Amino acid sequence: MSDQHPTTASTPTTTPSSRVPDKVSLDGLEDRWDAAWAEQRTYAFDRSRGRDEVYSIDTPPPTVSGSLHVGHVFSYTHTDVVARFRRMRGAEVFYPMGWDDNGLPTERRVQNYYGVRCDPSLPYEPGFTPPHEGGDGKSIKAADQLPISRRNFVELCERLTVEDERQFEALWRRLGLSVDWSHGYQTIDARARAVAQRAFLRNLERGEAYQAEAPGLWDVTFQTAVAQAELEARDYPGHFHRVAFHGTDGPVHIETTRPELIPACVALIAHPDDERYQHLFGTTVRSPLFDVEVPVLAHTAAEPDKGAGIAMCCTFGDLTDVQWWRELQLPTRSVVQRDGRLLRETPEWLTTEAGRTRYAELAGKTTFSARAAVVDALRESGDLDGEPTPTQRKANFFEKGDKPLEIVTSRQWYIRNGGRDWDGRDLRAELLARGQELGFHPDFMRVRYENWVNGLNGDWLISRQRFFGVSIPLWYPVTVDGEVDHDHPIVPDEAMLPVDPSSDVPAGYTEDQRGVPGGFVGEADVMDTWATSSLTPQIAGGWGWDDDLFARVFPMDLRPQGQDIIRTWLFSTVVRSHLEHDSLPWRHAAISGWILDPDRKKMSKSKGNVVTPMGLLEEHGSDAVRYWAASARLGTDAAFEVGQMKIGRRLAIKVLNASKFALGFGAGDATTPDPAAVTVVLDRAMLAGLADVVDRATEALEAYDHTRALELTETYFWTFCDDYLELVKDRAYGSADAAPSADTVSARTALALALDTLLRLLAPVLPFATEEVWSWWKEGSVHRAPWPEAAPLRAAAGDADPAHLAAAGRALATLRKVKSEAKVSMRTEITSATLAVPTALLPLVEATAADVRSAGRAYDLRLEADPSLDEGEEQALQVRGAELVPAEPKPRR
RNA sequence: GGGCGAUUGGCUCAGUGGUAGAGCGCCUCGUUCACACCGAGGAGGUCACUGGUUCGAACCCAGUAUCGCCCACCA
Repeated sequence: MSDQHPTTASTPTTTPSSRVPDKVSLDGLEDRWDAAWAEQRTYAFDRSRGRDEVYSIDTPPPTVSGSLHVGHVFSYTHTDVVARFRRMRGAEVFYPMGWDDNGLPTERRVQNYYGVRCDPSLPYEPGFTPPHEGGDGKSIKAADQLPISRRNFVELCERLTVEDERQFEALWRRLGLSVDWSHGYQTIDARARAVAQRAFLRNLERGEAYQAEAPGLWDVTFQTAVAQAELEARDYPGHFHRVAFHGTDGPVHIETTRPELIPACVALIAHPDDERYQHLFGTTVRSPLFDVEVPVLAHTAAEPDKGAGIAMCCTFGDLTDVQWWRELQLPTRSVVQRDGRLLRETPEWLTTEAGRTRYAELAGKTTFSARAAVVDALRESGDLDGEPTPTQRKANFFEKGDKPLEIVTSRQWYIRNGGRDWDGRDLRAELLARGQELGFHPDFMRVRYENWVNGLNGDWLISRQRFFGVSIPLWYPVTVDGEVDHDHPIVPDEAMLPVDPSSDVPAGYTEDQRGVPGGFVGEADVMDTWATSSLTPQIAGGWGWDDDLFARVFPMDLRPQGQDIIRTWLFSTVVRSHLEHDSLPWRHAAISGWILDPDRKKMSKSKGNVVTPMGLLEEHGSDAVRYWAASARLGTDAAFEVGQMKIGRRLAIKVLNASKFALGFGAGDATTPDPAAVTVVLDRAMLAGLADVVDRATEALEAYDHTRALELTETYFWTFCDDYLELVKDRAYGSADAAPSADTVSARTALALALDTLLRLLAPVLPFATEEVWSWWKEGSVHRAPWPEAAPLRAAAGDADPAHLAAAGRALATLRKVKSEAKVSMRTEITSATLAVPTALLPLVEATAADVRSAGRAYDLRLEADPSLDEGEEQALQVRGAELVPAEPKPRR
């Protein structure tokens, strides 16, 4: 091919242009460059840099027991674009990746994969081999699962997650995330456990963590307490039952969806202003079937227009019951146990023979079968007024559970989060102020934070009755009477962390004192997964074990995440940082939107429409998929659209081909292009326009608006290819015989400057294609090259107006249109024609006429101003009297 | 019930006060000496609706409708 660009044919074979391949392709770029970046440590974090030189990112650690989906690829690409931009802008980017392998999903997966379950009462068995390896993913019945110790169970969790994490890393590398893989962490690893325990102990010391025995939301399937943030309200079918309580003056009807709780009834409650019930306040009624005497009370939380206007208050049917129970000092008569079944013993508050007999029939039943039994009994006794009427109600569910939550009383640990009063300190206001301080992108996402904080109705429940998690690092003394003294927890020294209270022994005790009078017991509960996840800036930054690093990266610059976890992850992280460091955990939060199906529904596995990310990357190429992701603004839901990936692929291929073309002129041969060599007005106009693009794209990226930057750059790149390259190619080729003229050198120099700039502008979105081109003619990685600046381009452009390029482009398009309408090839020569130009445009076209004539193959084109064209809205140019070389007769197929 | 966002050509989306834009798709044509994973040209929209402010509204204000999401709602 070298005979097509003679000026480079005579140059030595080591010139950059000779490094351009004959045939370019995107295939294989991902593997090749991923390996090269790893080998050259292109994205390694230089920890000698100070905090003011660092840009640190608190990357969301994906849940490894799940699978990555298209939404992850989407949002992680947004983060990577920011990381690459900041790195090129000169910041030392701290961009670690963690894995969230803590918590229930992993536990469940291990149970099914290995056929085991955790029984914390069992001793550790060294060298344990699980009964199954690589279960088929289907649920194994609890009865068929082998019980093993907590430590064995945790070991299996760790074994399984290592394999998952390997696959996740492979995907991220393929996607081109510029992560420094030497700074990884797992939310269950020893350092993360130590950080989580240390932070908890400090919360405890400052009075921010406390325990309380209280009614709370409880999942009967997982048998664990659940926090407000983990709730999900779902539609749940039920029935209204109109039930008669027995008053002295006749029946009092209430309506309930949960008749099985009648034995737990402690009062009937109506609004104090409700005329219908005035005469009953202060009296008592007797419950149907169980014949328990309960008072009729007034409380403003009762709503006259709901149901019968008078409610049955049970311990506990819902959160309003809890409120009444607390504020009206009602007795506790719980019948629902932690396993979701009714008490097996007949409660002592059922005193009549008939009532006790009725209850015995319900004892041990699930709430569902107890309800059916109660309804039958009510119907039989005549206390059911009419038949139950179906209703759709909302019930609270644990987000991972499938049965409605019950409310049971238990001892739990809490961290203050502003949801409850705290000794005159207004933590809620402090956290709202932090929300104001944080830069949300887009800004309106702050409202979700504020809504959540304002809607909190309790402190953060962090204890969970599970096994695979970070232990609450406490023991309790056992009195000589054998009672566990929860009020005086035994605290480990921070140097001991992490500890497992079920196998480690507190200072001053020996293992044989475990569980015996005068000895100790370990806290059995683990912390909520968010109690660890809320500390990712501290975990990734090395808080407590690498404080030098921590000082260089904290508070971090950016938290990227989804809008769905503002109330959980973002908020809880702000809480921990505020309490521990009296600061925000990061300055900015970049919130990505959802990926939606073409039919505008959120993509979900159940719909069977999930595309595997790796398959997507393999099919379209990583740059193409990144382009699709980067085309969507932060906070905006985006359609899953293969078409957009194809456009991205086309752009990446165009980058390769246009670069190859420009470099083929010898544009890249000069080590340092001399801006002073750019003398032709068209070349200078192109650079002037590019300088504007650099300014505007930079401004957009600084404002976390990557789509705007991409759009600006992409649009200019296509103008560069379609118009500028076409206009200058004859001039850039130069003459085969002579040394390059000044005009030729001008074109080549401008091409070099433009290509250099455009590659750097596109590098954050298309890291593979741009790196490939960069390697043809530059040293080092484009991803470590400085972000382009407008000033050098303006210096080369002088006072040239970008309008020159626009005018020349329009003149060329007008000539093309003539050929298109004449249905001839674009290569057809226009032997004679006049181009009529609006008056204002004439000087611009004249100044670029040589390139226009050349590119349009209209070597004798005459130019004239035509004032009549000035009037039109389009300011259209017109070709008049065109004579074309007759087209060759086309052979019919 | 409260809140947030969206509604622009067939599709996906830009455009935040000054005469409607892009890409895809479509139509017509061309082309293989950067690029068939191609190029050129063209058609196509009363900017959801109703009022208002303004010389002028896709854009600002008020209201309505539809869609999505968050929160509250278990009698």
